[in-house]
Amino acid sequence: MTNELNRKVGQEMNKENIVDRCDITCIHEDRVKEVRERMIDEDIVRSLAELFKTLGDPTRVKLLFALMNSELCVCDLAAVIGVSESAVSHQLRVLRNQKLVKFRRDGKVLYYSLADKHVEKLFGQGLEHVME
Amino acid sequence: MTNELNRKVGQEMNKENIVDRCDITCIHEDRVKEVRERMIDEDIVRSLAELFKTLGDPTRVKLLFALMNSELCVCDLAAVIGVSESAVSHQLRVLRNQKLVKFRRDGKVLYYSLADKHVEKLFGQGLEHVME
DNA sequence: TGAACATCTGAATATCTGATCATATGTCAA
DNA sequence: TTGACATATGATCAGATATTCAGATGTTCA
Repeated sequence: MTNELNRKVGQEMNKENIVDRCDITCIHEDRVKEVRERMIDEDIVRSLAELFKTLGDPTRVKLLFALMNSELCVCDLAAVIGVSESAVSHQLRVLRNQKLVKFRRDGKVLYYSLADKHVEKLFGQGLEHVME
Repeated sequence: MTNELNRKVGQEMNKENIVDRCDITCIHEDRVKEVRERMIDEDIVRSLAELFKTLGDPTRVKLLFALMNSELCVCDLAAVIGVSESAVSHQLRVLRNQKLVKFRRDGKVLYYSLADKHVEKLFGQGLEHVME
């Protein structure tokens, strides 16, 4: 079932993070208990959500997609996707914080590129879902 | 490079969607032009961003993760992740709109489950990035 | 050094989003 | 049909977010 994921999450699952709310009546107590024990750790949930949220903006999607072809500097990126350089810079910081892009400096120009191959894989998976 | 993605995007790329902004000075005109021509279509960008945005919320991540183990009804889900049933219902609608979950009715109880295997793959990819 | 340039940053603003509450819908069972 | 129950929905509001503008860094080159 979710063996693949469970392997990745491993020991980090944690059932304590979810507060007991006595006012909620569930129908299948046994199943709820079991699912709750397998529940992913709160920190991982947060990281995962933040990653996806970062990918969840048209400007950033375009930035990342543009960087799949070649490394580009800030003003090039601005020209490619048609927004101000300031806006690009702001969004690049967001992408940097999530370690989705990296950059190298050449003189006064910063060349941005994808940090790793994860983005392409994520986009690939996302497109598969979107396009069917 | 991005052959894999380009195959998927196919003919749907579109360079017209991005407005020409004459006030932006780019450094590498040739490269900008090329990247721009390969640029992903605006509609696909939007769909992709919306998909990721949907995945970019802790509550929804928990809902989807919970559903990886077994199908669950609304009140079970509420109990599992510790939020109100109303909140769960609202978020399930968001997930439904993105075709990430489906449901079947059994009497007055609605059993939700994952719509397909994409979520697990996306989570797997996301976790790979987050956990390194 | 100082002007020119590429990029970054902070504040302000308009928009969006998620949780909550109250209420509505729809189903079952008596 | 009526009441009980599971779920859905609409309005509201506080908090988050993206863009813009103005100004600050930091780098190059004369």
